[in-house]
Amino acid sequence: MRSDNATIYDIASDAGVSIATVSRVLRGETNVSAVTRKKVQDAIARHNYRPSSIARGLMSKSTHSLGIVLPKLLNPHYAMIFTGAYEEARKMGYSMSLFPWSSIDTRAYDPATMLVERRLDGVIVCVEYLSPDHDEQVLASLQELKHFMPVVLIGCVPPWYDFPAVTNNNAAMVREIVAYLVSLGHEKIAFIGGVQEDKDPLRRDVGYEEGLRDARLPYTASYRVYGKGTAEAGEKALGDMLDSLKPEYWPTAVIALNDLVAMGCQAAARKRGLSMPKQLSIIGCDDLFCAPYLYPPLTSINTRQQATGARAVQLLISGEDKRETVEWELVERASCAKTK
Amino acid sequence: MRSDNATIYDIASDAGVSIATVSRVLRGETNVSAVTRKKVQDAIARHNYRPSSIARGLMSKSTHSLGIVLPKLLNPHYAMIFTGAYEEARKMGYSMSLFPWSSIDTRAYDPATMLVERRLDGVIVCVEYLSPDHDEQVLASLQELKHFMPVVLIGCVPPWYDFPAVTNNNAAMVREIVAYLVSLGHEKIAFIGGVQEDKDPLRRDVGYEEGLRDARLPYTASYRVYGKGTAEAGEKALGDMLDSLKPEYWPTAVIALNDLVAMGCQAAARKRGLSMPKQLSIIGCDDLFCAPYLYPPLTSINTRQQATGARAVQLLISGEDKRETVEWELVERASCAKTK
DNA sequence: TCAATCGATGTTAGCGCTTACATTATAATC
DNA sequence: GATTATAATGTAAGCGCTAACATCGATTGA
Repeated sequence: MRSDNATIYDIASDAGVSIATVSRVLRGETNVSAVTRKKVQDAIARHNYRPSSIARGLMSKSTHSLGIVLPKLLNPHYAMIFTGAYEEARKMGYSMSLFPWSSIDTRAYDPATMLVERRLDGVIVCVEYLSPDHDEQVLASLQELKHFMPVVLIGCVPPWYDFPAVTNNNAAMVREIVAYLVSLGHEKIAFIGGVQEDKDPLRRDVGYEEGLRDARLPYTASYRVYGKGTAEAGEKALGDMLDSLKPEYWPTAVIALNDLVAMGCQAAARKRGLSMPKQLSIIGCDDLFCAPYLYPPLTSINTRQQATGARAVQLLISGEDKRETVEWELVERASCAKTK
Repeated sequence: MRSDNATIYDIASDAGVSIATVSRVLRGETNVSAVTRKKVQDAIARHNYRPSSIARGLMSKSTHSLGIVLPKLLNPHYAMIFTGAYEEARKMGYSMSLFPWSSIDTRAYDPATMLVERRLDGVIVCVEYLSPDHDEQVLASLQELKHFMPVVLIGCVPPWYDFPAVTNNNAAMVREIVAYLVSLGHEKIAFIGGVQEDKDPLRRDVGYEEGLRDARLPYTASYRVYGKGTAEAGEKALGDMLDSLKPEYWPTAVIALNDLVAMGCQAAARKRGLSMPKQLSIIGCDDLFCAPYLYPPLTSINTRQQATGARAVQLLISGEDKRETVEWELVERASCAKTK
């Protein structure tokens, strides 16, 4: 009953048939007589035999495995995307390997190499805007990768990236957030964003400006800050803003790039004695698992990350070359309140 | 400059050498003349050639890829273990695939199958105690898996699991936590634990009882509850405890199985108007990224999960059949305070 | 009764590499 | 200059499968 690392030849000779017949029952072909099938299955069980997907892949040109590249798994946002993608892949009979972005990004190791050498059937890449330099470099890597295998993108993908993608319309989303805060009576609304860039019309920054315009609210430079998207960065960003402004100019609401940043903002506000949500409303984005447990429980945007991951896998496998936008949902909790 | 899916034969004929020579430069062998090496490298660059790890693996019997099986990535605890393991594997020249536990656990799919068919060079399994039934089933699966490839375990591994492992001595850890709380003056200390079980002497429950005994504190059944280890479960567990006890019997400190449970406990306490840490101290375990941003910032135990993952990879690759225990560190924040 | 048909099984040539071994070119030894 | 050691390169046999094709009875129809 234990494994002896049998090959298809061992099974064939043990069952008294040819390897082709063993291969047939392995792949579930129907043109094998019941009695032969039984003999083969018994031999397989006796040897605890498992066909090698390596040998299989060599011949069939398909590994039935996909890859997903993402910045870092420690950010639950990406863990959710991965989980959605993984489950979907599994349902479709594919396995899925994970490649943290850092490893694709180091120049010491050509980006495509690890993916290509493993002959994956396709790859999903979660893109993240870091800097203009970096952007061009990433785009070039992606183009190259596309020569080898189908690629589907996830995230805030600029329109000029010519790839199938599952994206968020971040601009529209933040625009809606501004409208929501305005409806609560806020007029001094700050925005703690990500890396500064000017090209992509879907980015969150754009939505912030549009939202203010919609509400005929002035744009105030000191209410807008760029950052790295981490909790530490959020804490520093809002802290600096508050410290540099007289209290009467303090914003009454802040829109955080994501929940991590929002967490940092809560810490900064608390450290300065602001009571929340009374004196300061904060809204995050991504609706991480910890959002309901923060204090005050964080109002956030659920961006359906698992569905996003799953849909990307579907596009990858079906080969549809299209770009889809996923819906989002405002999840109201206690961190945003009416002014006065 | 673009990929044409070249094989080693294409490179060989393009460079005017034999495939053996190409293979030699590919693998960095030294006994190739400089001029030949150059010719081959040029041909490789011209075709954008990447050797197939599939074909390579078939011959060399090693895929240079490892697997890691864990319950769920959405829990940042496991994301950290994965990250540590992944980075270490990469350093050692291995790739690493992730297998969420659920997929190895379903009977529809034989646990070993996916790992074995892919001919991984080894696998790390994060074990989690779920129930006596489940425990036996898991152990059986692991034994079987061990016939096919080296296995290293991570987590709270009972001593009778005969596997190399990187473990926490949870009993000692919780014992220290109790001592810490006692040193702050606490006498009514609750414990929101995981699934009930009796066999493993390293489990956290044991440490709780030992800690109380060390401090000559009585053991009170109503202060101890079992649960699922999620935030929701934690909220319900502490909520029920508080609701069923007269306020004068309320614990002044609670030890949560992990930070998720601790988050839930904070919510339950807050909902009942307890001020923290004044009226209730809470200590978690795992020191998740959000611990500093909870309110009050959560005192927790850093269990060095990344180091754990990395060490497991080292054991796996070196083949050392030993069991190691990792150190932990108490990270004091504001959620635990002196009584009075 | 014989050819045509068909279901069940076997034979064999790869898939793209690695590696043991054979071969040749070059240098070193007497 | 013949012999031998040494470095550089080539040849060919697999690794464990898949799949196209071949084979071989057993039916079937005329």
